[in-house]
Amino acid sequence: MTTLKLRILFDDAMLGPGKAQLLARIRDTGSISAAGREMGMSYKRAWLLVEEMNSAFRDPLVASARGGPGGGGARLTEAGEAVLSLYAEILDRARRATADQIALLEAMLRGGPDMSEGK
Amino acid sequence: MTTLKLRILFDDAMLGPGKAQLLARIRDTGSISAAGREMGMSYKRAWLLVEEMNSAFRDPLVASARGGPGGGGARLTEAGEAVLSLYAEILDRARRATADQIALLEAMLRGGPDMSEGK
DNA sequence: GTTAGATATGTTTCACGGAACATATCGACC
DNA sequence: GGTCGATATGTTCCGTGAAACATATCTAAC
Repeated sequence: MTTLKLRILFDDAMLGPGKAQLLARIRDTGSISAAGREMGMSYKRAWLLVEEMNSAFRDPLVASARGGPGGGGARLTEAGEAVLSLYAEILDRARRATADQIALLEAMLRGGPDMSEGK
Repeated sequence: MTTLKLRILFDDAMLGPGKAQLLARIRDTGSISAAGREMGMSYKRAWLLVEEMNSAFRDPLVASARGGPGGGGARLTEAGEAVLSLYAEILDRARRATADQIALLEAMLRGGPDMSEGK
C-alpha cells in the first residue's frame, strides 16, 4: 500500500529507486538490455544510468562484456553487490524506523481509516 | 554534504520534500504567495500544491483567507502543523537509522575519502 | 568470414510539466 | 467607494529530459 521512496544525494551523484532496481535486474538477468526491457526503459537509458554509477564510484558497479556467446552481457561487480545490498538495507531500516509516524499520517488521509466515531 | 530525500507515496497522494518545505514556509510567512516566492516557484504552482494537500487529507492543512488587511493570508491548521512535524520526525528518524550505511556508501565514492593506503 | 546478440554512442524528435501571462474576486481600512 | 495585497483559476507558451531512431562495434562459436 503506502510505500517509501528514498533518494540519497551525494555531492555530485545520486542514488535512488531507479538505479537500485536497475542494479538488481542486471544481477538477475546478466544483461543491461534485458534489465532495461523489464523496467520498460530503452537500452540507451539503462546504459546511461549504468555509466553514471560506474563513473560515480571508485570501482565500477557493473562489468560488461561485448561479443562472445549471446553477444555479451553484464554482471555486478563486488562493489555493485555491496552498493545494492547497502541500499536495500538503508531502505529497510528507514522503513522500520518510520513505520509508526507513517501510520499516523495515513490515519489522517481522506477516505482513510477511522472516519471518526467513538468506539 | 550528503543529504537524504524521502517521499511517501500513499494510495492516491504523495508527500515529499517540496510540499513539506512549502508547508514550513507558509507557517513562517503566513502567505502562500510569499512562501512560493521564497522557494522560487510561481504562486500558481504553490497554490496547486496546497490544493492537492488540502484535498488529500481529511482536514485541510492550510487555511487561507482573501481580502482583509494585507489582502489576505494563509496559515497552517492543526492538521497542517501535525503533518509537518510528522514529516520532520520521519526524515530525522530515517536519517539517524541509516547514517552508518550511508557513510559506507560515501566511502566507496570516487574522489571520496580513503583513496586506499595502509595506515 | 559470417552469424548472432549484446554493448556502446550519437542524433533527432517529441511530449509534458512547469513558467509565464492574464484575470477575477475578496474584504478590511481609509 | 476606491485602494491594496493576497487568494483563486484559467490559458497559453516553451524548455528540457526522455523516447525514438540509427549505427557502430565487439567476440565466441560455427
